[in-house]
Amino acid sequence: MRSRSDVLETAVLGLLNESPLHGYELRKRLNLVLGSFRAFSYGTLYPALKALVMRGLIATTENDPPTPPPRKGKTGIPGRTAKPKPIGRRRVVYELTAEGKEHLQTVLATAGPAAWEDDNFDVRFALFAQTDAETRLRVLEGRRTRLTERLETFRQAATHPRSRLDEYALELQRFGLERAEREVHWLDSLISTERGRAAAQNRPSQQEQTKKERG
Amino acid sequence: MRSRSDVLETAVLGLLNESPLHGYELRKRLNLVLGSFRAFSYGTLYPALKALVMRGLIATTENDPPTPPPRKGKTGIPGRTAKPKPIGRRRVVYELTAEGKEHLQTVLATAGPAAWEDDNFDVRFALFAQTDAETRLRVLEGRRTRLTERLETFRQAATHPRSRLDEYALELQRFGLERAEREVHWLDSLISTERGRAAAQNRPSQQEQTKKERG
DNA sequence: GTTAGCATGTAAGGAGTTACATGATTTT
DNA sequence: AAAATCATGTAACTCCTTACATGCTAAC
Repeated sequence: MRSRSDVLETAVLGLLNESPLHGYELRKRLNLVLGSFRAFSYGTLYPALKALVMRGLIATTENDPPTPPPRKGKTGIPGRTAKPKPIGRRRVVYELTAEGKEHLQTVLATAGPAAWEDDNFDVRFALFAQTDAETRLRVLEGRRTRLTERLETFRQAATHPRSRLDEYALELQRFGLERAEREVHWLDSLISTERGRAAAQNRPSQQEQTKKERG
Repeated sequence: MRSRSDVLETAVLGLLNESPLHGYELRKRLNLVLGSFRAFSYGTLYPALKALVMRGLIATTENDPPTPPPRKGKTGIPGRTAKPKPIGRRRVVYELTAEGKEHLQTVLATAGPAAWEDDNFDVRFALFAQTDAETRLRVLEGRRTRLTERLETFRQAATHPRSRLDEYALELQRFGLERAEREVHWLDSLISTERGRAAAQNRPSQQEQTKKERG
């Protein structure tokens, strides 16, 4: 039983499933994809990669040709250079093993609290392109339920004020509530989009099919 | 030099400055005031209180009369009860020391990155009622600058896409940007409110003052 | 009388950061 | 020649959570 917060693990496996990468590049992609929500340092990433290798989910491919990039200008004096081309410095490229792919599929197929709690939702969403439509829908709905529950709790705390909050604390609260409400709206629109897709997929009946054939 | 993330410390001092409290109650208030942004467990709070006591910033007032609450019904058979009223269980009440008050004032008077970075901003804002107007304004402005900087970086990453993001990763990014933009708007309205107040305070000229005297 | 909530604490450990250490390559 | 950026890693430390341990008090 893994600890519920495998954010980094899932993110790494997800990105490596798109294409093999070395650590440095992986980190940049990670922090781009997870965006403003989360950022990891090398001190976190490298040990995590090590652990994944030890668990057999990813493997290293040492020193691939480090892409002698299509240079402009003097592309590298041809002939007589002495050194036997020591081009490219050490780079450890990681890719998924078969086991890793399998594990990732299992993770991406689960639609439980582990998928929609605060910590994990962002990563799971970022990897939706690799997730099947039904799971996407269930994760979105789970997240929505979770958020509305929380909104309910907070609204009750606001109407039943067991201890008065001052002006600024209240404003902070109000802003937090509004933010959560916006996320619910966002989820609503995503959910309806997904439902539309699911419907279109389940009903590629006469018309659709003939259209496709003609197109 | 304290580590930059004294969120809990600041929050505790701020709440205790409003009124002395015992740990259990303190935690509830903490998680109410910091709202959806942050929540602390007892395993965090109690050791932190211990540390603050050791640093001389707060002091314990053992076993104050534990508020025999105004009961309905049989309020407690009067006369002949044997036990010498062992009412009220152990409760450790904390309050600020003079040193603690001083320290809090110093903290609340600083308007640097430590006040407006993600981690700290919420707490500092929640304690704005105890912060002077000028500092409030500078903290809000600092936060605003910080956020717009970040927005700039992200927008550039979006227009200069060094690596294509798929549909869902893009949508996540878009949502994150929108959220940050909303926070900027929120800050704008807060800033203009604060400026209004500062102006009103700097110019409590004839009319204002006579009003006050009459009120 | 037993469940739920009040109340205080400790121990172990997870998750991540910062700072350090090292060095190659590219750009200015 | 210097500065920036690429690239990989480790060690120490911080912050916080979970799970445990304990016991009171109120309500049903």
